Amino acid sequence: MNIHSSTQMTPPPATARARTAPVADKREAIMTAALELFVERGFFGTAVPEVAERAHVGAGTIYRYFESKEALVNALYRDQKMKMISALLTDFPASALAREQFATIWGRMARFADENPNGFAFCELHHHASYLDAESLAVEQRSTDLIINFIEHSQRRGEIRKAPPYMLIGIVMGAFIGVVRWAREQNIQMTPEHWALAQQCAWEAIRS
Amino acid sequence: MNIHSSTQMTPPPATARARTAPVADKREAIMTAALELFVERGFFGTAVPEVAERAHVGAGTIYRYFESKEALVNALYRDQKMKMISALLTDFPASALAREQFATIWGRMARFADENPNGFAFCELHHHASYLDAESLAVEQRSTDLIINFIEHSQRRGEIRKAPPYMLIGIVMGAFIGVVRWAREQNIQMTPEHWALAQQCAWEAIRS
Amino acid sequence: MNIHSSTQMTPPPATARARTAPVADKREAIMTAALELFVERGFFGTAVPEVAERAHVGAGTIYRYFESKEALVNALYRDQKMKMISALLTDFPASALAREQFATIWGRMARFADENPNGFAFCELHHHASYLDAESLAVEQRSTDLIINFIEHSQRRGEIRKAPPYMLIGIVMGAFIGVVRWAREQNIQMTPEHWALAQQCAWEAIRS
Amino acid sequence: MNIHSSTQMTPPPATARARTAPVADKREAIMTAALELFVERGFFGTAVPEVAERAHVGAGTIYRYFESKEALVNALYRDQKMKMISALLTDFPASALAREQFATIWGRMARFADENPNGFAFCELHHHASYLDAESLAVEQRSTDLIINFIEHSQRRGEIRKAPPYMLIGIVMGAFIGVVRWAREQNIQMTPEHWALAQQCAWEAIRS
DNA sequence: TATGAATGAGTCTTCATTCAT
DNA sequence: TATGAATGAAGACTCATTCAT
Repeated sequence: MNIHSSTQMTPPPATARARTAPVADKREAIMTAALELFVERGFFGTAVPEVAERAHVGAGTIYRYFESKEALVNALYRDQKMKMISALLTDFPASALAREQFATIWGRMARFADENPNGFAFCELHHHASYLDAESLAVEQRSTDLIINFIEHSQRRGEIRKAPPYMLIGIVMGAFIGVVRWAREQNIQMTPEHWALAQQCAWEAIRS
Repeated sequence: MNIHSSTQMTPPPATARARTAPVADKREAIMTAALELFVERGFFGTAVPEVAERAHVGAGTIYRYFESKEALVNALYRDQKMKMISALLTDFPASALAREQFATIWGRMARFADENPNGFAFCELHHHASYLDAESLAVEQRSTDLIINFIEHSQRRGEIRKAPPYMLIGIVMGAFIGVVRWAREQNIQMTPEHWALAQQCAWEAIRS
Repeated sequence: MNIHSSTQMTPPPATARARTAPVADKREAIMTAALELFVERGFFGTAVPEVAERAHVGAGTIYRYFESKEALVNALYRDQKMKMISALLTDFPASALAREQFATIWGRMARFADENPNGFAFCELHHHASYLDAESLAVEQRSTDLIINFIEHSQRRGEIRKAPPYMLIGIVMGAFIGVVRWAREQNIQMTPEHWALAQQCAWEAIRS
Repeated sequence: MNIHSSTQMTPPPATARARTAPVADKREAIMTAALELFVERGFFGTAVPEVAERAHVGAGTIYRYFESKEALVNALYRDQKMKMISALLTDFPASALAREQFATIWGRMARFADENPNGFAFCELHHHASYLDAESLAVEQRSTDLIINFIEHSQRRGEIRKAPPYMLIGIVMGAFIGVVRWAREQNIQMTPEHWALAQQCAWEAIRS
């Protein structure tokens, strides 16, 4: 076990990097393949050699980039969560009204879920408790804190109803996830109108 | 393979039952142990001998009551879903206003989740696609239909906002599940006040 | 392990025997059921509880009559071999010509195979080496010796060709078994004419 | 499941073969070990890990070469039967007299049984009904047809006695098998003289 | 560096045997 | 005496991981 973030394992030094990024591509290919398979069949239902095959690499190669299957799933989880956080934070309208901020958050999550359905499904539609490590849980916490901040701030301004912030997050995120799950199960493509309607519902749930 | 509902496999008749129900207790113990472990570690993350150990029975004994690990998880799922359906339906105020009906549904689900947290977590917090059989999915559908009926009926009466019923279910159930998950993760005991507050939020989300 | 013939295990003393032979019937039923199943599915392919079920007794009951599954199969083997020996020996025309004695032996084996097809198939069509004990092998030897005696005696009288007696036994018994197997596989009912024809062939093989 | 002859599963290409054939040797070692054990203890009496141990490979390795234990036994059976067919057919004296053809067949089978005693014992001394697949049974049929052809042809020429061909095959093959079994059980090494003698006996059994 | 053949620990499941009733 | 529920050792098979090439 590596002392620091053992699951990061940056690809072997790659003396002559660049050109066609031959090395990073492999890590990327592995993660993409793993993401697809974990969403399709779950963590335990996916065999490492299957990931290797879909990524067009040898089974042993995966272990040059990830210490273990568990390290791989954690790297994947953190990667997706970070992307979501980044999507939420970029140019956040810090001084806007709560209503507008809420619309921004919802819209960005919607865009993320639309553009990266596997990533969203992987992070939110599955239960990961048993194999996520402390670092992954910390990243999860960071993503939660973002919305907590928004809620607490808006509560102080009287724009969101008084209630335990964690409960409100549960309601809002739960509703969002519920909508996505509905669309998946009914095999429906979310339209901007669907998203707007759902957003309105969610806002009504928490507005003061 | 048993012709009828192979996963039921009632324990051997046990003609001379009585006293401490020595036979049914074993089936019960297995189901309880399995429920706990499936919630903790998921279906694939749980080994059958672990279930046996926690239930204080031999590994082989499980197969006297359930044809396979899959039959066990399906029996468990159906059992819990049926209990939830039954809790929802008993003396349902069929002619009340939507607001009151909603409060009834929410309150009964809350009670179910309070009294049977593992059962609820198992049914709603996990994903079950790959190993649930047709019968289990049918039971799931029945439980969904219950709420769909309520929503469509209330929409016709103008008491719930116009929106695809499945989306509203996603929002309401998602919010409910989000609240439960929040309480589990924060290790908070839901109070009647919490439930009432959450219910109010959820109602605002869908009222017309 | 019992010191003497552990596999015999005469039924429990049966203080009040007689009447409807309630005890011996059980041993008989077990052996009949086991014979059928061993022929159908082989020794390893047959589960003890299956034998119990077909014999209409409890699984534990079998162990009151036989020490183990292996003891059961040995008892069965010896039982059938003894029956065959007894069929061969009764009123054997000790002073007849070899040709007639051969016809007698062949005819009695044919009758045995016709009347007790499972018993014959069990003894001759299967390989039993790995689980037969010394006593069973001794009985097998006795049955072989019978025919050896006939062959050696007839050789001395010049009626059967000079050749190692064990080889001739191999040829005659092999031919007999080959005919029975042919009939089973082609699903043909052996007629007296078939038997006579086969007997003639076999006789030609060994006559001097 | 492989589409074509799943039991063939040629070992991974092994592009850089040569020298001591390091790859094919493993498949070979497994088949040899399995052949020995199946002869000693039967198919159901042999555990896969036992085969692995005797072949000096890991238990999992067997499954890289054979889809299942059943696939292994079928591959083995077909392999041996094909070898025997090939031995019988090579340069068969198609226009010779029946007597000479018979001697050829007998002699070649004798040679096969001498050189490959386990292979012969496996194919002929055991019963295989339950786990042989259609392809194996077809190969078995081909091998029977060879001799059937010989018999029918010779019957038409009046050189072999009139009798159901399948019965004659039973007699001849039974006699052959009986001789081999006799030699095995008496632990006798068959000499050319033994074979010639036995052949003479068998011929007398069927000649017209 | 990348590979994939090999491995053996661990999985689900069966079944011979025991023992409380 | 007879039972059959219970058991746990053993079986077939899978798969995360290693290591020789």
